Amino acid sequence: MPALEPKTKPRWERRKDARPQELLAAALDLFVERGYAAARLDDVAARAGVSKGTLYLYFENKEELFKAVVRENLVSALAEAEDYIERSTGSSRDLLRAFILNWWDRVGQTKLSGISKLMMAESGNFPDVARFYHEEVISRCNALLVGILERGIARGEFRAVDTVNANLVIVAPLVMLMMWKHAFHSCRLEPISAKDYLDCYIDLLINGLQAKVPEANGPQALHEPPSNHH
Amino acid sequence: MPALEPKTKPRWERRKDARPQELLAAALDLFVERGYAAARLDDVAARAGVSKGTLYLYFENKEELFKAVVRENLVSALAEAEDYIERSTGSSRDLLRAFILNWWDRVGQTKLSGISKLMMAESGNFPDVARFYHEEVISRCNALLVGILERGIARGEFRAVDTVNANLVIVAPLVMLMMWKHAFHSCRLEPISAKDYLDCYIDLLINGLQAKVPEANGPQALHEPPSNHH
DNA sequence: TATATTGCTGACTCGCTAGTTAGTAATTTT
DNA sequence: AAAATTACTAACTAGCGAGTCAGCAATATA
Repeated sequence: MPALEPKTKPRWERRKDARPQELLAAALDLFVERGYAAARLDDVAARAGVSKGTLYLYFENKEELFKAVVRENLVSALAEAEDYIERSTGSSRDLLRAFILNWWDRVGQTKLSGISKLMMAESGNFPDVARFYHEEVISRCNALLVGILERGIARGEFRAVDTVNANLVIVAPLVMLMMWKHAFHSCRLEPISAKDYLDCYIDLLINGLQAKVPEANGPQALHEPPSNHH
Repeated sequence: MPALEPKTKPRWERRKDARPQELLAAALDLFVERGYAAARLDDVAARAGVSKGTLYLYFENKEELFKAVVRENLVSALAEAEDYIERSTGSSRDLLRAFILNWWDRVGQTKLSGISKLMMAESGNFPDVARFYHEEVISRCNALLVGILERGIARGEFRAVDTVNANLVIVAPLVMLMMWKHAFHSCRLEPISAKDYLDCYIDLLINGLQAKVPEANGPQALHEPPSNHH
């Protein structure tokens, strides 16, 4: 009978340093699974292996917990992307493709894609959270892409499209793919293949942006396999 | 004192025939404003000028009310679109453009666009509603667009793209525009101009789909000489 | 006018969840 | 070993919203 063992495990441990990260991970899971409003903090705490009271020791309330999740994951990824683009030197076409594929690898493919869906869905009911997310994520992401487009147009690689609207049109299929990963799961007979979808998307996009008719063209290297899909 | 007037208005009237439509209109409003889970049936009833009890005389529960809203609005619009496309005879490019603009007029521009957002957002939490919506709206809408693409490819007007994925890529900017109308309202400095957005989108799209030369062949090669800036 | 019918009301139950707090048990200090 | 500290728990509250139902008042019928 293990109950009588003298050196029995304590019912809980003090782990002040590890709690925040564990709570953030659990919160990300539950926000993505259920949405902002429907995610229960009891469940978040349980998944992190603590009680709800403990959660409130580390985070002021639901909203602050959510903001912390966004900062921990999306904002940091965005900062890296900003760096990468600043340092890039190749053709704008390659840069655009790399940005898309990289964003898919780092965000779309992961749980984080659920955050986009969540925000799109619930921004109306939580204006404070919406404002935060718009400033910290959406604006910065848009600025990034507009920058790439302007660069391409300035270099004569892209047609002179309306960059602000083109930006929105271009991110749309990416964001939608992220959202589809989390919606109508049980309905589709076979799930969307992210690889095929992105190939098709990039193909259409590059063709649509192409400045005039490029000269000769080698054999169709339609998609050099950028090695995502893990 | 009007209170003493003998022929005073009754506190309420019996209007059995008009109630369902009025409740459906109110329900559409509130589902769009708040989302599925957050829309309160008390509010729906109040907006329709009745009490919640009355709502339950006409609709079994929240889910059936929502389904009725979808049938009343989206399913009927879709049936008309199916008709229109079946009867069309012009070029596929014009047909595609007409479909997009018409869908925007009939759905995107109206409150109905809120339903797309709502379903995308909450399908995970309400699998029965999701299944219904997927069968009645999404599948049919996809079939429509795939039909147009196949028609264009068969006639040599479009490049031979992967129709299933191209379909998804192509609706994405439309759906996203519908969703943006309802998200991050208070955040954008100036709201997106639907006209400019759609112009930009159709322009990119038609360019992307264009069959390059009379002899139809695959898409352009993606790599190009690195130093050809203008 | 009197009686029957029924569309409608509003107060109720029940279950659920963000946030609170008094107290407890793990750890550290003496 | 005893005392002091504090990370953590569990049971609480307050409030909300879907769904119910006994009764009432508007209309139809006689």
